[in-house]
Amino acid sequence: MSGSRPRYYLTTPIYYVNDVPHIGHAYTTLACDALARFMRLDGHDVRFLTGTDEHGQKVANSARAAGMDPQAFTDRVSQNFRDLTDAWNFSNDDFIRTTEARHIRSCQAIWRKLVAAGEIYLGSYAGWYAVRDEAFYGENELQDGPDGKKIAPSGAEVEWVEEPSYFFKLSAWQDRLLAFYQANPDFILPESRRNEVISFVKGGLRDLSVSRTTFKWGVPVPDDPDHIMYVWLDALTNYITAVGYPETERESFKRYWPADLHMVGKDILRFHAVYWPAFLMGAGIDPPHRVYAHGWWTNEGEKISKSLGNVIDPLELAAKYGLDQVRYFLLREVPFGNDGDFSHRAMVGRMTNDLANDFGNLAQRSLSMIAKNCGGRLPGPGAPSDADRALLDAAGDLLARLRGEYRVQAFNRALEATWEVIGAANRYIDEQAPWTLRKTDPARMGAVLYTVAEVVRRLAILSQPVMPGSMGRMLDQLGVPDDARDFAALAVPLAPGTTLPQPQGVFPRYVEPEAGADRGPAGPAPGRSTSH
RNA sequence: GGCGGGGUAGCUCAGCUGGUUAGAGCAGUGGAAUCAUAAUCCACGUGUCGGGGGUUCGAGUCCCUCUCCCGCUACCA
Repeated sequence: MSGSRPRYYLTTPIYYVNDVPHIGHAYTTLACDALARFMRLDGHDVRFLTGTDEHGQKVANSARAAGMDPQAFTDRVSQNFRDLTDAWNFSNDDFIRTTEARHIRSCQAIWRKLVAAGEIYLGSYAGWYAVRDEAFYGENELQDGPDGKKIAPSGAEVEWVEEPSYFFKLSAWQDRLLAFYQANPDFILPESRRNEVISFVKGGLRDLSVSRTTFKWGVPVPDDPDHIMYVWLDALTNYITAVGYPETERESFKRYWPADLHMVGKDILRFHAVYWPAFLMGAGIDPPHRVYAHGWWTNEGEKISKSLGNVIDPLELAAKYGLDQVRYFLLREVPFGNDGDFSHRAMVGRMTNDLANDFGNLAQRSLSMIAKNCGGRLPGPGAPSDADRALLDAAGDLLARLRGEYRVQAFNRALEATWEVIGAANRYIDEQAPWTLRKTDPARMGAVLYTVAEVVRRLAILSQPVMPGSMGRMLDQLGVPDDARDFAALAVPLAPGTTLPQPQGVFPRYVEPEAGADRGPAGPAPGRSTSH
């Protein structure tokens, strides 16, 4: 049954557990969730993966600081991300953790493949290392200290160290990667990011250190227990682990790989667009179809950072404005791919204008008239007039339009297109003036109200990917059964005569808290300490 | 420094391969309507399209130059 449906496999990055979930995590997963829901409603066999990245020295250190063993520690912090998944109504089909047995097995398998292919060799990694920062620095980042020592930007003293390390022969992949980008122009989106990646690769590639010996919290390198696999090879491999690697003959692997989309933040584009396809091709595995690098959010125009103390908590955000309102805002406010600014003013503007006034009120005004003037039963359409047909056609054409936009992750444009139809429906009501028809031509009034209800039905079905909860409630009020809410059901109009429940507003306006009771992530900052 | 992308109405931005009076949303002003969450609908912009020069019958849209902003320029994830 699922065999005949087109498949769609998409992933979020796995989130590093040494951090609590913030708006950036929520945003990435939200974009995937909307896309996953759209594809499911459109008849695709969707596989939507998210998860947590749990290895690395920082995690080991944090665990030690918390007096826990690393596994117990990651068990706990990984849960924060699962909680976000529930709180934001994300519909992922799987949640992978890099500490799971399936993943460790998968990493070691791809490692062996790369070794067998001659893509990995043992060398030594040398560089300026700051013990205090537990990090390497480039020569150009260093400054001369007082006694001839080199000093890192952080002020820490660095020393020249060498450690044995396995390397991936990335340097050999320059031409093949460039050819791959050329042959697959949509592999990296947005286009500006693609240019950056190509420019980077054209500048030449160096071999990549892919193992470490200085700490132990990672996937052991096969046949060399002194080494663990280093971050990116470990982390990126999750995308194939989750569909069954190394069992490449397994149904799930054959069905879902190569992935249709890796959604990532712009900060980790290179790893996904350069290293990952090279790793995969080196191991004889097809690279994914697309990597999309989205932008970042600022808070009230300010860069978000822990030190500024203006980190936005996704749970607080949803509690303050409503989950679907926030989901809508994030996907509507900026052209997807660009950076965006989260401001209270803009959020409330979208809530009020787009959701409460345009869409919510459209449903409410039409459903109220049906409740009051049609005995709470859906009237019949009658013979459609030109105006009826024009509006129904606009709503009917919307699916094709949205497919085009979702296909390229243009969520904002998809929503703009949806709101064009909402605007047309509001104009239609004003022009048809059913409140006048009530006295002069009740049958025509019924036809008008039916037409609006049918258009609202289509709008609600098509808006489910972004606002699943609210649209579910709107469809409830239209008497649409649960099994008639996918895109195939768009072609089956509302049944006249259906008894409808009492209408209730779906999108309340934002009410400012009483003065003095103000709180929340986007509120004015309390006095900031000036101590330094 | 190198490569790339930008500077268009108060704000956020559309404007593809050059061609009718440069557009949208928000904000603002006026009006209509009153079904609806005081929501909706209609009307209203004298914008040096960053500055200057050039190509062209014609440039926001091409070329040169100046200026300002942003991104990338590898092993913290």
